[in-house]
Amino acid sequence: MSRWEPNARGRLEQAALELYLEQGFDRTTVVEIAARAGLTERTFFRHFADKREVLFAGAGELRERLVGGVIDAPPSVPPMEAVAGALESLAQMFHARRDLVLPRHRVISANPELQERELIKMAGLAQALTDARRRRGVADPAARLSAEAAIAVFRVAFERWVSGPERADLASLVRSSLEELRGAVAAD
Amino acid sequence: MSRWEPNARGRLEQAALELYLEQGFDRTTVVEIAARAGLTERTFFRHFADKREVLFAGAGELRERLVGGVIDAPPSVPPMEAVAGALESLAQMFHARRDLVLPRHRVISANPELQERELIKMAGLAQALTDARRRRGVADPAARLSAEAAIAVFRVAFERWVSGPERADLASLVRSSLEELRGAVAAD
DNA sequence: CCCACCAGGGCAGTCACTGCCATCGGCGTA
DNA sequence: TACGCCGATGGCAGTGACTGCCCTGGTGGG
Repeated sequence: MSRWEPNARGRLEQAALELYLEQGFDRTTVVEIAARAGLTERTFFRHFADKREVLFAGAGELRERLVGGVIDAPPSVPPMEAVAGALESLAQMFHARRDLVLPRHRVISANPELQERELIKMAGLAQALTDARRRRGVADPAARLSAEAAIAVFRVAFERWVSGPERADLASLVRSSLEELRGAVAAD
Repeated sequence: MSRWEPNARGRLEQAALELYLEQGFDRTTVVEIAARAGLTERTFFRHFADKREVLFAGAGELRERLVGGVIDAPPSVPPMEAVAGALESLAQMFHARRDLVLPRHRVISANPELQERELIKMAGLAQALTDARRRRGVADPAARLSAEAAIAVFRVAFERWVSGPERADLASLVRSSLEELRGAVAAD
């Protein structure tokens, strides 16, 4: 039998989400989170850089999935189609974890500091997507711009998904948002 | 003669920018900033919500200019063209204040916390632009998406401007970035 | 001349975050 | 079996951002 309970990191993530939901982000102290996880404040900061980061542990996996979706697409698929496919792959991931994703989104949308962190994570996704598109042979300003546009599409679709009726499908919201963007951006 | 030197707020802004440039953002304390401005820490926090906000005092004016550019455009101008015009108006503003804009950008790009703040300010611009576009009769998901796209265009153009050769013109970089986006986003 | 009104100062307190050192089971190695 | 290193956690003191509360002293209107 080991000296400590396993999965300290996971316990911290769960405790934090619970407390942020119960009391709000800024009425929750790191000491409280650590205590609920059976740990100390010092240990919290060994696992997470700060009090916000504990809500963004899945960001790395998200990025891998997004980049993988673009890189692994067969070469016959046109670039923008590859991006659309990768976004839909993300959509499936979100749908599968809606029990985590939805409360987490409630917490974030209640707090500007958390929104800031969310935005920089999104920017990181856009950067990764830009690199992936470059490796698929897209030239530079276009790679960056379409990556940013893709992330915006996903964000808008996500918000429509969250605030809309229960039976909406995120993947098809992504599709239709992309079409909306194409229409809106075209020279009027 | 008044009890205090005038323009405390402006002095704080200048002192902060100088110190952030000299020592870096996180090696600078609020006490130092206030001291250089001939004030105290307590007064700093009466003018600015936090240590980052002091770099973003111009955000309100930026938003007004952007929104104004869209609202005031004659009705004959197609919506996306009005947005392009508003972005170019911002570009002129940036060019006129390049002596402030460029060092400020150096400070921000050296620090992730400041980048977070910058991103949420950009998101605020996108929100304001969305509202403005709605008032110009653009339907909802399209208004939001084209506003986000427009902000992305401006951001990319700005980075090209900053990192490119001295004689580049921001307004034309905005124009060409918008064209790039149109091409990249179109169904391939 | 008086007073309400600002803009700013002083001060103590909370909390996020860090550096440094201590602890002690597990596990490889002699 | 004994030794000793490693790795996850704890303890603790310190810094600095930010806040609430009260105080001060010119200024301008009545």
